Amino acid sequence: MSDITNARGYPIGEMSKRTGVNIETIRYYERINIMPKPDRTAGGNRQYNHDQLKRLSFIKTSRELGFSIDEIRALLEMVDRQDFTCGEVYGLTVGHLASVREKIKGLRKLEKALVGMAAECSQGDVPDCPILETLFEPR
Amino acid sequence: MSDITNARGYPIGEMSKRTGVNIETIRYYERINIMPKPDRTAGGNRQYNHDQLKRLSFIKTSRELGFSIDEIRALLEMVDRQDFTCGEVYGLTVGHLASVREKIKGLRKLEKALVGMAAECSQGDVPDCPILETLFEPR
DNA sequence: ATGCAGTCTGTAGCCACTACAGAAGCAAGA
DNA sequence: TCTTGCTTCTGTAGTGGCTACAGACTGCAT
Repeated sequence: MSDITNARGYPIGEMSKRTGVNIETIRYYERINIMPKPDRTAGGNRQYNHDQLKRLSFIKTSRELGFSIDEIRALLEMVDRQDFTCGEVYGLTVGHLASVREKIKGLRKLEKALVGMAAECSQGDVPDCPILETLFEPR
Repeated sequence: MSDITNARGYPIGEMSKRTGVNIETIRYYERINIMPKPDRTAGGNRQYNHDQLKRLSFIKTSRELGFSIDEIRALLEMVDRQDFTCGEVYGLTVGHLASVREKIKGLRKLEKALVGMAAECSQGDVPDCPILETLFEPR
């Protein structure tokens, strides 16, 4: 019965279920200091509170948006110190957006090249292949 | 003067210059068995031949096209055994193309989300930020 | 009391490199 | 021949962001 409330704290498995972050990853986040060291039970098991749950889902969302751990660390530091401006956060976000766009550009080029190569291929059973020939061409 | 010919063989630095593959990476490729162990000079320095140069540039081109080392290993094994069909190579290429397209799709989604977040931001000096609010939202 | 799921620490592995340290090789000029 | 200075050598460890163990312990329900 007894549903878990923040009075009792969340064990690590509950944190994992609620955020979708792997247990091992949560401990990893603690080790690299983007999650705080939580309270422990008498026996030594981690007990998280609601703020820590929010923090973990912030990290999760940010990771899904492709922010690096260092970028997230920067965001969290601003939050922790409360001395950020919206402009700073905007800068970080727009910088990240630019790098996402770069990646898309690169992948599109790549897609084009692969499509071109595949188009020339007869798919036949003969051991003679324009794809391999392309790959063997210098430059 | 004396330009390097395949009679003499290429030292590793020459291989690096010609293919654009980092020296350390060339040795790494040898260690993981996608490049063969080359001849050595009396003193123990590597001496590559022209075939090995071609192979390395094949690897380089394939990496630039985003093939994983394991995919390249598969391609090279086919080439080495000469028992490949064009259809097999085509399959590998098209499979890779599909994964590239998946990546592009993911990144586009991400781009959209970032643009949406950034658009709501005033960029002002006030410590109140819709981007952070979005990141803190559950789910 | 017992059983079993959950959690603990610590370490090693993943991919594809990259970056050293410290020693040795090599080619050209004096 | 010797020196100078670049290149190469081996071996190991680090990168990012986790993931996967092993082997021991905790916690909770029956």
